[in-house]
Amino acid sequence: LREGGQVLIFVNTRKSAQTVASSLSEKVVMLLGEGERERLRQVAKRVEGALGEPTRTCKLLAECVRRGVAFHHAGLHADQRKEVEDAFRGNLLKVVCATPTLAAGMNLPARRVVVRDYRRYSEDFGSTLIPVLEIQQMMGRAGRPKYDRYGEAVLIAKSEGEVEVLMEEYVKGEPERLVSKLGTEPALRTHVLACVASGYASTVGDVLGFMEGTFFSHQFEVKTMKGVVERVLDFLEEEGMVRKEGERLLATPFGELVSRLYIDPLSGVLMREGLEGISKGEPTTLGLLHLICRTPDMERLYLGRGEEMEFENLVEERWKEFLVPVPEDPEDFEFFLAEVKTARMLESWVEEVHEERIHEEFGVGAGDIRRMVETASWLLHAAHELARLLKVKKALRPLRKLEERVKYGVKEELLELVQLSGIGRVRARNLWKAGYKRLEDIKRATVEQLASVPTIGPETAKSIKRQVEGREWSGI
DNA sequence: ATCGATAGTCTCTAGACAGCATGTC
DNA sequence: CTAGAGACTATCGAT
Repeated sequence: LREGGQVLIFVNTRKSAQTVASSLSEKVVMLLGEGERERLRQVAKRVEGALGEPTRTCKLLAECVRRGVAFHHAGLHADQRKEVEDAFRGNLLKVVCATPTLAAGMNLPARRVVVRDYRRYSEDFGSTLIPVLEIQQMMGRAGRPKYDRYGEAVLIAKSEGEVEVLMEEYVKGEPERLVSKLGTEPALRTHVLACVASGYASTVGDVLGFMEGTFFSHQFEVKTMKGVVERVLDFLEEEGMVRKEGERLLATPFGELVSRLYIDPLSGVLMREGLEGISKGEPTTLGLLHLICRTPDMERLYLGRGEEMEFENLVEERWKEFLVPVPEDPEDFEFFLAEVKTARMLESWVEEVHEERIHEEFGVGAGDIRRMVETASWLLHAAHELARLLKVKKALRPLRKLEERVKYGVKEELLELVQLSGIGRVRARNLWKAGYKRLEDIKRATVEQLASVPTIGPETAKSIKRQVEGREWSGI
């Protein structure tokens, strides 16, 4: 750092990224000039205000940034990530401590890279060695073309004895071969169905023929795959996505739709099961959200040990809302609770709970919320299409509305206002509070009146005024 | 009764792709 | 392919 270089540190958890950044910042701050401090204060201010009210994470990040250090992981708000990346590129931040977010894809080099961890926890296997490919990818961030004559990467051994092993394995060692994932059932379900639905394959032989042209068959004998492909086809036939006419394979309308929506066929099956389970009355928000939270395409929140009771109580109170029976088996029930927690988080989002509150209550970062919201709206779209095909009429409007509500994070009453471009959950609520509840109300208002609403400036006022001319709200 | 040092126990853990049609605050 | 950090708790002795 004293020579004007920068350091990128890779660690294996978000928490570590934050702790290391925070403790290093106490040293780094002493190397900063007054000009830099001033500019960093500005970055820190933007980082702190990325959400409305700053969360603990926002405050910690801002504090680090003021001292020339930052942490970076996928839980951060997109704006915060960008601020950190830009300030590091501009040589304003001296140290960035990151999870593997920065290793691949993004171009963010530093003169020196420190790889602190070479193990990472995985749910299936516990603590495992990070692949050579990935460690080398991190080390490959060392050295900025055009700025540095060289780069340095440091891989830290926890003891003297490990030094040689790490050197052989990670520094001199070859990265692992890339391995095709097509051989797994979830992948095969999707692609075998696509083969048939797209009309590419009309017999089992065609499907196997397709497999022969893939990277998978380049690595493994397709023969080993034959059994699995047949099992997958059986599954698809059983679930009514593919039917056989003698030797011929045909996709059913259900199968074609599932394939076009690009959801896991298993998600399609689960959605159908839930939709068909709708008995009397319209499905509720929680019921529909839980339905998509059950699918393998949705990421689920971690259910903490101390949270079980809370969600058990919730299930007891609102069991009528779920579109599938509450599982009896204790292990299945655990999974169910995690699905419910995830659904509850999304429900808070559409009830306009502030992001910082969701962050505190559910233990998800702002970045996580946006990512999950994105996925949820995609799956609600898919569920809506399926409900239309399956003629589950009672679910159509609720799904359509919920998809829009999830996209914007608003209660139903604001759906009309968020149709305007430039108006999201915050501005829509401010307009509503100021008495502008419908497009009609905006039509009647003057630009000056609109501009006096908090978070609405003269430009936005003009823009929405222009938009409402000649526009009618036809409802959802 | 209170404090606090210490050892033992429990809890938790990276990232990101897809539909569709355009842009948040 | 199964670790390590940090929070939490029980225990015990000193005051």
